[in-house]
Amino acid sequence: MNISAAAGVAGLPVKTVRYYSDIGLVPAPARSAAGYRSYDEAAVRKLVFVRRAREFGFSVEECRELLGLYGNRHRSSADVKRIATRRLAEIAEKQRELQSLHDELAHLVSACRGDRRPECPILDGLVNPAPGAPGAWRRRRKA
Amino acid sequence: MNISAAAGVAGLPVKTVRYYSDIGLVPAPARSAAGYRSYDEAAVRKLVFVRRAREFGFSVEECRELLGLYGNRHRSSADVKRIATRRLAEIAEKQRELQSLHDELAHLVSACRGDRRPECPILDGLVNPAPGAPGAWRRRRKA
DNA sequence: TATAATGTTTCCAGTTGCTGGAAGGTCAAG
DNA sequence: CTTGACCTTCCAGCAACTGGAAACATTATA
Repeated sequence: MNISAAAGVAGLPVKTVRYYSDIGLVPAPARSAAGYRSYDEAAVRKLVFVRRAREFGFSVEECRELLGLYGNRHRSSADVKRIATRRLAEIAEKQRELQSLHDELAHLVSACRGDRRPECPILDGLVNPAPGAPGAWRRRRKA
Repeated sequence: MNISAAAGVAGLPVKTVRYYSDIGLVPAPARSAAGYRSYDEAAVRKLVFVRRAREFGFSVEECRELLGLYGNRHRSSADVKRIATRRLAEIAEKQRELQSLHDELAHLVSACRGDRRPECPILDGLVNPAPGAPGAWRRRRKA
């Protein structure tokens, strides 16, 4: 299987498949006499695995870790669960953030007449944060 | 006001403040005799504006656009509302994505015993997408 | 007043996860 | 034999910063 066939089956762009072996996320595939990459079923399965894991928002490094567990007969499901649970918490956190963002922005948008006049509660709201608005309390940050 | 004071008030890292004038997002500040950047109230207000807009998820380019409207006496609130409404739709879309991600991952996590044995529905679910799961239908993509 | 600590400047490089493009080799069809 | 679709490598760039080096300025302390 040449790279474009493998990429097609895995649902990834060819460039990305090449990239994944460049960075050693998936093992370097066999090469044909002319130097073409050649993918077998196991290799394609790993590509699918990575695509799915990336869609779930796992970082490439997390994918590397998961892929290591994926191919490990002596893995414990606890190891996997730990990683997935952490990711789940991140997702939940992001959801909360998005929710408060959405609420505040929706409030500003609904307060704006959206006509040809210059008065605009959205701009006002951006420069004068409402109490409790994101960033209204913080004076410094590092991370 | 030196850069660190301005950054402190605006709630931004010093590096970021410098970066914002490097890319021309905020106007180049005045300089002291020794070449130190000097920020007045108006400049700080713009920094706050940008920080808040970034926190709302507006891209730097959108911030540029909003900042142009912010300083424009002849702006129409409709222009602002258009940008903010688009952003609001993006937030809502992201929320939907996160929700389905969360649901599927939570399902996999809850199905995993998380013990010392290798059987793991999470890994299985990553390589064998459930019907209707993200990516189960797509064979190609570009954007 | 000397010196040390902190603040500021510029510039360059690295981050994450790809994506685009150029220059060139390969392969199957017509 | 040529065309066109593949494939290869390498290099550059995207967003939006962040880190660090080298050098100058200001300020605090001894």
